[in-house]
Amino acid sequence: MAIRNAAIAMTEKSRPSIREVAARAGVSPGCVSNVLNLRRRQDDPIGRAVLAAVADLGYRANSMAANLRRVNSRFVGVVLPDFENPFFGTLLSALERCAEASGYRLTAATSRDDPAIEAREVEELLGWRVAGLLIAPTMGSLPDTFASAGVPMVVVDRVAGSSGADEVSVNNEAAAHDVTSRLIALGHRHILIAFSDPLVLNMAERIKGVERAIADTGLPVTLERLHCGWTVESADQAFAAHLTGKLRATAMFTLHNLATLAAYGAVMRRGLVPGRDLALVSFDDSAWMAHMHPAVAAVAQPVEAISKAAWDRLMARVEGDQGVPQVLRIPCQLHERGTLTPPQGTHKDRPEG
Amino acid sequence: MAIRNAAIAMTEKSRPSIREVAARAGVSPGCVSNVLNLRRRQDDPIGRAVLAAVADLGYRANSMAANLRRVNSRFVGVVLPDFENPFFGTLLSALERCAEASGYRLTAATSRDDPAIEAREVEELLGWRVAGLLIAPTMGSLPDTFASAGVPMVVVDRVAGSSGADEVSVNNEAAAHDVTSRLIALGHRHILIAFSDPLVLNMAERIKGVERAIADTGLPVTLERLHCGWTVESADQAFAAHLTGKLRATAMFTLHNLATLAAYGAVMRRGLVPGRDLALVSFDDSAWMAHMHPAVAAVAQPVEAISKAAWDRLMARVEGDQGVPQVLRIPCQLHERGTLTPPQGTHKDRPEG
DNA sequence: TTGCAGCCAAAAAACGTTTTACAAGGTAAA
DNA sequence: TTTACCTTGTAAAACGTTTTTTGGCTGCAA
Repeated sequence: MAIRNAAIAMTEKSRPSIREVAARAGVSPGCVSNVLNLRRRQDDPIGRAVLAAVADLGYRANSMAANLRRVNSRFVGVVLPDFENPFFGTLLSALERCAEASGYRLTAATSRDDPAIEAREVEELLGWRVAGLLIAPTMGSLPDTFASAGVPMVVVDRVAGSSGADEVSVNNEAAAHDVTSRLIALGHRHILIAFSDPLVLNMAERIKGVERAIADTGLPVTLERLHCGWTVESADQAFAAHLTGKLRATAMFTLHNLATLAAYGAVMRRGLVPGRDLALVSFDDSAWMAHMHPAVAAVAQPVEAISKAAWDRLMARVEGDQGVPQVLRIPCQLHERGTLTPPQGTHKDRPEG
Repeated sequence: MAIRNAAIAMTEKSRPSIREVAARAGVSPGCVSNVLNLRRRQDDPIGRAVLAAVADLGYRANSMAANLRRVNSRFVGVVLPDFENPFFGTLLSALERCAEASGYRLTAATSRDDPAIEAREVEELLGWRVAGLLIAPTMGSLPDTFASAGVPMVVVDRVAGSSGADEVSVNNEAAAHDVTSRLIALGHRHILIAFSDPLVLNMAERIKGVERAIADTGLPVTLERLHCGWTVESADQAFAAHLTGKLRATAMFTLHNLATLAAYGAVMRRGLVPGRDLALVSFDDSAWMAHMHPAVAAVAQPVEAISKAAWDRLMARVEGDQGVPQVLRIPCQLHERGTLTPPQGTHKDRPEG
């Protein structure tokens, strides 16, 4: 619509190209490119003339053109299940800072935990000729998409199994083992774990950590399992159904943050206070947990460290690293807060089960 | 199928270009482009031949090249304060779905509430020749960036004042007025409001709504103001300092979600239960609020509606709408939950500070 | 003076599309 | 049959960079 030019005279003027900068500085376009990309010194007469022309004209390189011509683009794609979960939001923020520091631009997409959408998004991103791909895959989806990729790819947060790609995730099993050992040491002998889906390897590892900790102690600890799905609604229902009967567990270990939310509400609705009437520990910290009273103890996933490790790995691949796929496990940190308590009712009002 | 395996084995095998597709289908590159962009029918011999060649070769258009050549790109930029706040995460998710439905791609950046970073990000996005810009501006920053833009721009969520750009935000004043009226009608005569920064127009409107509601009733209502900053830490400190003295307010109206979090924790640490010992209403709903017991009443900002309105506005501008800037106000929804209660035990069981 | 590197900027090619210009063929009206 | 118009596909130009090639110049050694 050329009408726009007439309507908004001043602003709509198309931005100057590198040719105009070159003309004004009295040099060739290639020379301008070299100055701006630091392939030529900026502090001599020609360099200064170029920079002056750039400033005068308000020039900014067209990144589309630059990335089209460049051998390897400076654009990377991120595919996450969703942005509403603050964990992924924080991850995206951290990755953005990494990208910025390396001179890359990020484009993010959500898979909504649907392998079909995920595959479509990956294809779409490949169409943008991304230099690399960071992905938190939905279960079982990676091998396919990876095979067709041909571009560096790093799996973040979720354990993808034998995918052949680099992986950066947290040490789920060790963290769960640690928490469980602590609970047992505090005197708990009946523990309830709540998880989303045991088929997701992430969850499987956490469950395994719990089981191994119990086995390691050799004590008679009863483990109760509550499968509570992916959404907070399904978790609500699971807890509501489960808590109708007699509550035998003295400690709850919720293996993801939505389960924690559901557990907290369900427990309080039953008139119990986490940290007073039973212990509660969450895998995956959230802002609200630190602000309850008592505050909810939680295993924090070090998002910053995860992002940095994933980004470094991707950059290494982008720069040509052909080594075997690496699996990096970042240790978690347990925030010991008010709800990490010994069993309280044991002597008084809670008959041993 | 794969002619290109002969190249360097381990590294990148470049994807087929439109020329190769054209050659295989026995037509010209321009014709392929026309078929793929629906400027030519796909269900005749030539169309089918092109689609077959595309499928055989696994061709996917290079979006960089396409957007370089295209008169108007299909790429839009989003600038938000952060992604860690679930409100913005949800907003981004919703916008992504809008973009997908319109055949656009989104690239998101965070300003971290810093006008300098914001300006830099906007410039960067202009370098990508985005078709439009969606932005939740930091305070007072918009006029500058907008002046230099020359590309359609829609302000989301935050009220930017007389910026000259389209705006989509919620009806802050009406919602705050409504909540306050309800509290007064319930019998409250001493209300505490907590807000981040009265200079941010969003906050100013909410405060104004509260004040107007009080004035409208004509009753002697005491309004206490607590300025608690942008972070949850600063809000914590503000509440901690404020709650050392005697608590006179019977109702708290927290004007953004971090203030609510701080308020909830501070109140409970003092041994009070929101909804039993005092009323609590939050502007800005969060997942955790619905799961407390009693659940925290909150004004929900309809993210879906905001996103849709903002996207539609942007698309209208992109397609050439030259009308005067519009300001769209989306109504909020009050979730009446357990903490929206009349004043109780006003002077009975309230411990002194 | 010649010859050979080494440097540096100009010129030209390339990236992979979309768009424009043009020519060929077909159809309808004169 | 001719003219004008419409359709359709090819050829070529264009988008704005980066990269490669070319060629002029300088300095140094022979």
